[in-house]
Amino acid sequence: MRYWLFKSEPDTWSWDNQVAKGETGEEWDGVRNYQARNFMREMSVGDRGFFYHSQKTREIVGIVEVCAEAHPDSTTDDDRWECVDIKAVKPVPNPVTLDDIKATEALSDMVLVKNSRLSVQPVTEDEWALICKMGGVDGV
DNA sequence: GCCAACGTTGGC
DNA sequence: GCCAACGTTGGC
Repeated sequence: MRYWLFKSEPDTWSWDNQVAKGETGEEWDGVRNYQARNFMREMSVGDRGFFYHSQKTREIVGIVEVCAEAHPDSTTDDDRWECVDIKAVKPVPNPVTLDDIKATEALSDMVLVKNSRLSVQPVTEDEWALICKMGGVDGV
């Protein structure tokens, strides 16, 4: 099992939107970046990820699970772009903010800090465990 | 709302 | 194949 981070502007697609989709989940479409696409190709069903709100609030608000492996992005005819489906698993009771992450030495190498523009990112097992602890959520 | 950082595009 | 120009993203 691997861990990831999915970034979204809440004005476009928020955690609440994701929760509303329930067990069915939703395509993580609209990604037009090769690095992000390549990470999605590496994902397996059952992999977990953080759901991060960019821009205004800048915090990890929930945990999601990959429920379909990479497939063509239905929002474009361009066959270069693929996406996975993800479903909401549970909210993070104490959302972990970007400031919190930056203030934590053990998280200073996170992609979120180093390359804030990448919309789909890998998260290490250690980072996953620590952020879950900070957020007051059982990540298992 | 501004601006820096980054990725992509297209001309050469 | 290089590099300048451009568009987009996201933190501040």
